[in-house]
Amino acid sequence: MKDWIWTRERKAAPARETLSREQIVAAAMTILDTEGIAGLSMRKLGTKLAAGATSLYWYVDTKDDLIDLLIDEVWGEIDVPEPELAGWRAGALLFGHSLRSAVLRHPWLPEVMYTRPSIGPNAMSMGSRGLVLFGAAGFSEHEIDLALGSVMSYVLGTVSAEVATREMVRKSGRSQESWVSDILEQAKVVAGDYPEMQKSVRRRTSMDLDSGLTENFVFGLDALLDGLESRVKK
Amino acid sequence: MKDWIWTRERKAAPARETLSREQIVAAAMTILDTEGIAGLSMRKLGTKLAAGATSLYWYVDTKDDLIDLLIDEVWGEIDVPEPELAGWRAGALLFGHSLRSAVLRHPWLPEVMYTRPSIGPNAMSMGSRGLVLFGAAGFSEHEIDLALGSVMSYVLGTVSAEVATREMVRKSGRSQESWVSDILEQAKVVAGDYPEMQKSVRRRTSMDLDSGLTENFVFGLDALLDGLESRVKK
DNA sequence: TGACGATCTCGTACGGTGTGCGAGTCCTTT
DNA sequence: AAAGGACTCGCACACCGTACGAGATCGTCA
Repeated sequence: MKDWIWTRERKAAPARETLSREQIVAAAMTILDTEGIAGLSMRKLGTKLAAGATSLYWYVDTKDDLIDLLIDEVWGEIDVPEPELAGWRAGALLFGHSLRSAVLRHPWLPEVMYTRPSIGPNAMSMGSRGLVLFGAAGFSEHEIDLALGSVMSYVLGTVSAEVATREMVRKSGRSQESWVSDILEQAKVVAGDYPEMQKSVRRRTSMDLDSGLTENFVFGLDALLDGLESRVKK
Repeated sequence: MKDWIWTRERKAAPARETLSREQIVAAAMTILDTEGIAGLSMRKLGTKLAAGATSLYWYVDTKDDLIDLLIDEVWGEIDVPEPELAGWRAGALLFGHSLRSAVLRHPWLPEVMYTRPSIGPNAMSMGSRGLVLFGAAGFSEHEIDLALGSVMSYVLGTVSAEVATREMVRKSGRSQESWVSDILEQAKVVAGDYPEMQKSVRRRTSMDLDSGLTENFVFGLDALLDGLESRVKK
């Protein structure tokens, strides 16, 4: 059995000024947030910490392990309200928004999240609090798992798509408007024969990207919560 | 403006027996489906086609462009029923299942899907047919976009998570049961203090992975469609 | 004080990656 | 026969993750 990063601790206090896992994680996080996954290499991270690239391997077995730590760091930013505060429905809404904004702050997450299990301490804490929240809604035990999973999947799916378009704008290095109109022009060429698509595209261009994405998110989340609410056993 | 792959065509009939974009895409697809994204390199793909790696660059500008083609290929496998056949609700359910099973057939998709815009011809066709289907439900024009987007995000989010666990089992090279129990044992160590998590974990282990994942998918999709249905303007 | 072992750093090297470039080969058209 | 387009591909470059082992620095104990 592999020994996981989560259960490996520093043996004793460092003898002298050294690197630390926290330091490495923090530096890697700022690289990821500003340059994306493709911008993170061990050599670059080493340089940023004024250290040799391979020094990092004392604190982390592989780059993938480092990314596991970074992902769990994000889960740690999400807050899941206690059900006593405002009840399940409002709590779930808040949870959804918190999850969304965390991913928007760390847009590299969707690209890596689906390639590894999330079993770090923060993921566990978040999951546990989510179960408590959804448990208060009156679902059966089994439905608690299903409902929480649905909401998380919806939120992560929506925000992944959202982040994808935001990131593509950013990477293009151009203004939102100019990028959108470029893509849409292209889409028009390819989709000339699809009038519904053209109409939808025209609808979208007529509104602000930011507020459109937010509205999209809220609309679906509300609908999903409606559907879940009606499943609570009376 | 970048010239997109979608609008670049072969000028004339090939002079002699040559490679072709279709051939390359097909070979790359089987590599992706069997070995995943990490298994696809231009050199390996070249070898598979009995060609030099750099020969491929005649047909495709970059590896990313090739992946764009592959993604659009997947969108081409999804069928979106006409609303006349069974109405919106049944059609949306069918669409969801079709989307899910396509991703299950091509488990590499979530890892790359969120890094680029889907504006290929098949994506356009799928989107257009989706709009037609949801248009028949009685939504306002604006709500059509929102509702379709929500369903797609939910389905892709759910199936991405699903594929992630399935792939991790596969890559571990061990039996489903042994992998699951390993992960759960680890989770237990990390999450000792979270009784709700432990209970949830125990619930999950007591059931078949396959049917559990399917039930999860259907439960949330049904709830979402319920919520959407109640939003149709009367 | 001196020696030992643990902790930590890092230069070098290996085998991989995507792909730019330019030379070379084939086939059609004039 | 000559020209020119269509296509193939070997070489080279810069970059990647990381295994390995030599070295540096420390606390501890004889």
